[in-house]
Amino acid sequence: MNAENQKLKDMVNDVSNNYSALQMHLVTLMQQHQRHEVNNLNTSVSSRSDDVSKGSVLSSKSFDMDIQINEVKEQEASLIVPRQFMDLRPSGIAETDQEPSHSSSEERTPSGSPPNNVQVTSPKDCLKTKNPVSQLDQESSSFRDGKRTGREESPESENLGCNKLQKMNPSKPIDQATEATMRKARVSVRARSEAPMISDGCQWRKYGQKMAKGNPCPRAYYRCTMAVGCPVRKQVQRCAEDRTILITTYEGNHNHPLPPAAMAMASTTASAATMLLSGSMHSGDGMMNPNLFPRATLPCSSMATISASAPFPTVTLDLTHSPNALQFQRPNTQFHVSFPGQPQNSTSTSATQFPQVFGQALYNQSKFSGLQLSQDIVSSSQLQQPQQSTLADTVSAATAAIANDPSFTAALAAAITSIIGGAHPNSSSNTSNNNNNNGNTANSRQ
DNA sequence: CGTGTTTGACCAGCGC
DNA sequence: GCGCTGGTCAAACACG
Repeated sequence: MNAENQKLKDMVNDVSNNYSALQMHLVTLMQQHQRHEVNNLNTSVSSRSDDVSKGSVLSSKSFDMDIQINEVKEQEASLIVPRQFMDLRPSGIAETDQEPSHSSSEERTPSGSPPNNVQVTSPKDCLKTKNPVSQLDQESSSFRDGKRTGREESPESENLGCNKLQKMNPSKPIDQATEATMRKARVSVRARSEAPMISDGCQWRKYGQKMAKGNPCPRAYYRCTMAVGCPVRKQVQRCAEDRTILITTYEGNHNHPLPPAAMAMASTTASAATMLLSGSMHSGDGMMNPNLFPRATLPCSSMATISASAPFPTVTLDLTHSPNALQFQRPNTQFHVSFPGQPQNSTSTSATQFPQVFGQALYNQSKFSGLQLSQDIVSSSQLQQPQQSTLADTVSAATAAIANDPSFTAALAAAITSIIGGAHPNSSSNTSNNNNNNGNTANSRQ
């Protein structure tokens, strides 16, 4: 990967160098063209000046020519500058407008000698510090921040300019604080299921069980065991009022790669926690971001609530009051989906329904968020061929489609969570507790 | 024997 | 300070 990274950097450097050379050539050509035009104007003016006897007229003509030349230069500059903003190479060409030759020689300098990091403070200087990959790295790493992957995992990076400055900045404590807060944020799912625990693709180890106050059912504590030191934990407890309702509360973000089935939950907790925290910083009461969860007005209004009044800010997705119109029929395919919590399927969602329900829930969730991409995403979820392996593709497609729409991201997260609440009992990665009741049913369905 | 569960003990936070 | 509660630990135990 390092070698490939270096190759890519070299390629980008070559491209940027070629671009600089081309731009220099273009500037030279335009200047030559300019001089040519000025010469023509000079000759015409001089020829016309012969007809004018007064020298003051000649001087005024020359003044007009100077204005024309300046205008041409300005037009030239206006032609060049916008192109520079489209340049992938973040080198400070904007500064090269006045001294193109100087800057191009600078840009051709290989990235062997890193600049003084202390002096790299402004974004402009950051761009000036060359190395086209640095900004791309910056952008990609910040994009990856959502998943918290590999932001600091590139010590081999030679982008000592901006990236290193970022690392030198006191942003790490902020990240740690954010992570600590994210650790506090929780995503709670209420779903009807007779299984002892819903399956979410991860491996869990039970580390405790307590009798909670006011609930005759014990609360079980689970810890993610897919990687050593994974901070993700979850609590499973049955509702005191209705013991068919299973309440699963997730907390934290995984620090390891996840199987496709678990990606959904991971993205859910991360997105929901991010969404929650982004709103909870400014609101201490119950509902936040009413545009995102218009609880009382939309078809899936019973799905999600957000609470910051609890000791930990919590996103609660209540799937036990699913609306009646959850049968999703496409025009050409007689498609029927049982949704978790639906009366005729009040126990659990079968494994083969998993991706279907994902599409269903995503459709509903996006619809209830007033978003338009839902049909495309649902169409991409291979509703007609329910295979669990399509979930990752669906998530990828949906994630890519909604990358620029945070509200839709939240809707996707909630949709995924609603799937997880479906408690499909076929997963072998569950704890051994899940092998008792519905194992036969799960196998036959498989 | 390794892995996971059970369960009582322990600790910290909070309210009175 | 005391008691309650939620969360975690770890030794004992069960199981394949």
